[in-house]
Amino acid sequence: MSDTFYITTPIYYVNDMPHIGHIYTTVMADAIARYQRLRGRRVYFLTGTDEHGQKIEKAARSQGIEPIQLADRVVARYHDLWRTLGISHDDFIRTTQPRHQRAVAEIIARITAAGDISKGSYEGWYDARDEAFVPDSQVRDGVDTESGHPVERLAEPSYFFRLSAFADRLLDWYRTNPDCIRPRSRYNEVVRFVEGGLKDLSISRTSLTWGVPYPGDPDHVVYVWLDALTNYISALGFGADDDARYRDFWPASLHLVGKDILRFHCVYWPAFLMSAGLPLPRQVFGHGWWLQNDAKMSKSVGNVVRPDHLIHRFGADALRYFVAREMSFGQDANFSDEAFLERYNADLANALGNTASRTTAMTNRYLAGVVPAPSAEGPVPEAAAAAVAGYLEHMDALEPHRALEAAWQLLATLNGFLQERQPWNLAKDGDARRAELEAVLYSSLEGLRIASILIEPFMPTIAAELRTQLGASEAPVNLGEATRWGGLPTGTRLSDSRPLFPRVDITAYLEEATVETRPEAAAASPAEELVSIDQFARVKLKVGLVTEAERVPKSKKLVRLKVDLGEAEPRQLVAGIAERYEPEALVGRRIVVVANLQPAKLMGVESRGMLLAASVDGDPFLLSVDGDVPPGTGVR
RNA sequence: CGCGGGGUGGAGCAGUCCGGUAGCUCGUUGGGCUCAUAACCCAAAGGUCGCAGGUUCAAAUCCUGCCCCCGCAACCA
Repeated sequence: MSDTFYITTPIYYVNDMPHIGHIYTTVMADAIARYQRLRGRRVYFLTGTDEHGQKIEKAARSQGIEPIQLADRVVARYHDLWRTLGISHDDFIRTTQPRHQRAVAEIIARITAAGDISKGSYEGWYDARDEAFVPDSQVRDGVDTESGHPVERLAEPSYFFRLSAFADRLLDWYRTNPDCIRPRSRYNEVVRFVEGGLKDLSISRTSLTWGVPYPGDPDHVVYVWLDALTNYISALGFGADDDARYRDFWPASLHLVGKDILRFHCVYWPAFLMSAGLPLPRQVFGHGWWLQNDAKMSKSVGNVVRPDHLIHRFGADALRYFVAREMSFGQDANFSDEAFLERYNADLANALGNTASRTTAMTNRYLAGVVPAPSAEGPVPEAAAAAVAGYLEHMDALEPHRALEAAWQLLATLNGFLQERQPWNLAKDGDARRAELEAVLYSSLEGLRIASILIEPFMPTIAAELRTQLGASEAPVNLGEATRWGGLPTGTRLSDSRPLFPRVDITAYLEEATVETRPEAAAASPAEELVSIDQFARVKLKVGLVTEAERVPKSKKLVRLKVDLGEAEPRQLVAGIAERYEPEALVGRRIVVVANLQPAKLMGVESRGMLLAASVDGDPFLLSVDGDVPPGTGVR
């Protein structure tokens, strides 16, 4: 096994403030990096930011600053957050750094030399006002759904990477390295995708300027994926005069990514590397997503708690533990404050904190706070060895949630052991059972010390705090040695202990959080843009009588309506209400319609107006009219 | 046949790749303990592992078909 371990997170786009997804990837990468260091590997842990592209350029312009200034601001936020969370990265790459630009130029030179780049033209939807291409998925009826600007079909010159030529080589790579993509379900997904054939990939743009200049062609900048993915080698000094680190650490041991960008890491990136004649990463792991807690519940209860609140209130280690333990690595999971608080109380306050507390309290009271002579009493030494073995197995298999479960088994054994041997009764018997008392407490203290080593990668601060309380303040260097039984130094005095994780009253906390959350929500509304009465008058609202209604074939929620608006012909509208309303029940109803809305086509059916409905979490509730007013009556 | 994820005691989830006593946390009930953060320990109740077939000595796990739920996309004008 290699003695080096190179682990990366994706580089995060500076258009976005950090959120739970970024936190999750980075915390897990950190835990794995810390674990590998404790296993004696030379680790290089990289994270960073992706700073190029149209969105950044545009956002900066709208704020009246340079793109790099915008990037600097967001990068500062990331640095703060990673410091708060105790992230131990060795490097932070920014795609605007010269070392990155150099590496991009070098990899393009190699791919060009290999004959895998050709010049062609890229065709897509172009927004003339923003001077940018808009993704196909974002265009509807000739309009960019995000900006509302009209778009047109346009072609621009572009360099293309011959991705189509790499399908077979990629499939070979997958087949001969079945662990190169994990978990298994994601591996299958990627293989199926590649088996479906690959298209050549546009790797440059002339329509934007905020990017890495394309080598030898000043009209072009390098387009997103080739730019972004190359960060993994540019950070190591690829293409630099001194590339010692690159030679040491490449290929990466693990690219940790969210499942949404798995394809780019498992298809584009290895293809680029193959073309450039560079080694391929050993493994790409696509983890799942944190889903929001059930929207209805959180809104009505007002108990949405953001990660920064949790960090502030419960500490970074508690959040680190929660995300690592709660999510089966690779699966999706729900992020809710209830789940967090339950785990906090059960695992951290009770199982870990309270066990430490009772053990140190007894040592302080019965043994004057001095660590007794070593012994190996009861089931604890065996349980510790089993916990370590299970922990190692699961950590190596990238199952951190199960590794933590194994560690917690040790805590359960400790509690059972204390219950069984009852040191508080041994102490009552004085000298007669002094030796047994000491043996029981030594085993308990030592069991806790070993637990502190196992939690170290996940909760470095608390692990150190716990060891300090046990009188074993030395930081572990090697996990194998540190978890050997008998490492607790005899004769040391325990330091004063305080609860590692004070128990939380969940009900009270949620109420308190509600109070904190609500004023923010209230304060947000006055900031909403006000419209003048004239602006409002431009929207023509009319009463309409539904004369016909039928389901749009094959649609899930579209209904096609004919509505009498007092005009010569009934209007045809399409409305997304079929999930709550049967079309037949709509005929004869009086509804309110926006009469002067631009026509649009939905699933090929033209809609000339919009009916009004209250929207409760996306469910429509039609507005109706109180009385039989004639169709076409104006509404204001 | 759009892409993907999921259906396991009341709730939330492991376990499924590599078949072999169905496990964890929370909750419930009863008992115990009193060192500890109303914590800790023991016991109990509670499961047709979505449905139907198949393979097998043996299926939550493998194969086939189907049903349902959730994301994304399309269809909220």
